[in-house]
Amino acid sequence: MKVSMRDVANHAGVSVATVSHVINKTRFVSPETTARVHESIKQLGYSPDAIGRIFKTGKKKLVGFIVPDIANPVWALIIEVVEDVLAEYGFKLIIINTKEDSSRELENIHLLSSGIVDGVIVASTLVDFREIQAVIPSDFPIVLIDRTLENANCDSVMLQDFSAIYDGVCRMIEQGNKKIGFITGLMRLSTSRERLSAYQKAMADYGLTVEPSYIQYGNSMAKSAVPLVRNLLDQGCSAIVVSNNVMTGDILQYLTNRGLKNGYDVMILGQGIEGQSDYNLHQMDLMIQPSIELGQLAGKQILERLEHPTHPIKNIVLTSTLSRRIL
Amino acid sequence: MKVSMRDVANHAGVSVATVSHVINKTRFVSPETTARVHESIKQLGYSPDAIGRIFKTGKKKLVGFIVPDIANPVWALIIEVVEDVLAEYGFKLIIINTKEDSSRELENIHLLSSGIVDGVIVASTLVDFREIQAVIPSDFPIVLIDRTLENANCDSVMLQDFSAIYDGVCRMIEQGNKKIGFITGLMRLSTSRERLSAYQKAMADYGLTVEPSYIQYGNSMAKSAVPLVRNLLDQGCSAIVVSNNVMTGDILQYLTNRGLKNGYDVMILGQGIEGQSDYNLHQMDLMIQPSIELGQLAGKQILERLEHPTHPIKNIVLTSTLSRRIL
DNA sequence: TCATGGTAGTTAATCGTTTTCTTTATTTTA
DNA sequence: TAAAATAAAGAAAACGATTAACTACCATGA
Repeated sequence: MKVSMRDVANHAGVSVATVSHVINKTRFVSPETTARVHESIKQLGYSPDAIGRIFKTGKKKLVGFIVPDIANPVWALIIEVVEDVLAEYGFKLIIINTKEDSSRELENIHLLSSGIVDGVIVASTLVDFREIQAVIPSDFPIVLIDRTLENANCDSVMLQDFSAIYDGVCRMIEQGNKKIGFITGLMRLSTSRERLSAYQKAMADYGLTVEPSYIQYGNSMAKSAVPLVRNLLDQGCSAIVVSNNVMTGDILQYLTNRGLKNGYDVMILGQGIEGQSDYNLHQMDLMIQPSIELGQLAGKQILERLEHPTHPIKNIVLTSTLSRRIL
Repeated sequence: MKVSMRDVANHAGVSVATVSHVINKTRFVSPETTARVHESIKQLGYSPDAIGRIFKTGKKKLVGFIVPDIANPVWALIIEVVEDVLAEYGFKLIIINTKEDSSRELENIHLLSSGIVDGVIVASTLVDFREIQAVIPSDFPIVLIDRTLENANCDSVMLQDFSAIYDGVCRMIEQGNKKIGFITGLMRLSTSRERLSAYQKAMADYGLTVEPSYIQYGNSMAKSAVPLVRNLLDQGCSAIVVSNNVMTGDILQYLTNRGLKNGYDVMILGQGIEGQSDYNLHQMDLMIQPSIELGQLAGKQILERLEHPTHPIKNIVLTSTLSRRIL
């Protein structure tokens, strides 16, 4: 059924070694023999078995990317960036979508790390790095992206959202908003917690009280963030901070539908996506993450780690910016 | 460095066979031996090498999904659906993003088909199936999704958009539109051609002429479809058919920015995504593809093909619907 | 006592490549 | 012309797991 190198060798009347060398051009083989081998390859329809090769060489030129939510455009963007970086070096990217499900993440990290890929980039939905460590070989190359974990001792490329959110909230306050609501992301994620604390600090710095009900716990995987906004509006909030891009889009749409104009009836500080103009029409303040650079650095970092397994660990932090509407 | 089954066997003072049987529970091993083996596994930090196993057994429980554009939400949706179907049967999904690039597609199909996965689902950006056939083993399981290819002789799950577009255009005409523009997708794709011909047939059936300039050639990967709409509007088109969802979103946003109200100033027939409400606010006619069912059927089909390699080829066609605004 | 059967484990072949070490044939050199 | 050098290709051992075939041991019953 399946044709192997052995079959080709027999057919061409040479040894498997010669066939291998012809295929990989790894030593001189006379033109006649080469031709004969190629002819046999074509006739038999042979194509080398990647698994056999990987098994022998251990070299895969394959990187895994564990993504929490492929349907979120910001991840789609980062995937593309990472792909481009890897492609430059002849590496391919395998994408795994975890849907923010911890066990799915661990299962897949385990699978990939057990020989399928050379290394992985992980946007983790976990809390503690040791959960990952428990399922991978001790020296397996891994780069965390976007979200930190407790006890992480591996390369990472992170985002610092604190100051962007902080500045944004200050601006809201300075424009007279007192009741400011906050819609969180998944609270187990470092990013969500950082953003919340920026909001809390800004409020505290201006001496404003944060009623517990001002904080609405959401997550980007939920069907809708609308009930959360509605709740905040009902409480009389005049401004709302939204912790991630998916919910931002959801909420803006809700406001439009309800006939509320952002910036007049209510003020929203949300999260935008680099290079995307969808939100232009709302003329609003947005926190913009340097996603492109994030992806580029993560791609470069995993390659560097593969190249130099023993180099010291590198932790990179990028800073998000507040893009301001002129009003 | 890397610890293999052999090391575990030595450490535990048993044979590799016994270790294998302990790990896979593939036959009875005495409790004491089992314990000793487990102890050694823990002490040495052993974890079985997936490649070694795959190499030997040939069983991977891995399916590849070649997607043209991961940033397009409709593909993200389909990916999730396919994942769910496969997960039910213990299969995992590896996603490859081709960005509508033919050579990327072929490279990756070749890679995956050469032993990495059991089979692939492909939303191809190619024209002729023989291009694929040239890079895969003759009996490699493959399911085409969404887009047909010439000379395709493999399973497929396709969409029939013709009638939805046709009906939509007829409706536009019946409402008095005479100059109707059409913005195409990538013309090498079967889907784009089908949609264009539906438009042309509707126009012809009503005796309306289609100026060549009414047809603007776009593609979902382009930065923007705005110049194309602008061109059509400048020509005095009162209605425009948009061939895919990405451009539809792009164009609606442009119209909003420009202060044009869809349905009053100009009439757009675009493509929507199942279960997504983004377009509700525009209250417009939309062609809606049964993407969820599409994904489910593709997932089931590849599994069935893996189970029964010799069953006859199956070609499924689903029909898109025209979702109508009440006006 | 010895065939019988069951139990717990070992041996060794195997999957498809790569690659090191040899071998054989041919040419060059002294 | 024999020895040395070179050229071309072959033989065989890995890589890490699975698994069919086999062995050693012990208990049982006639």
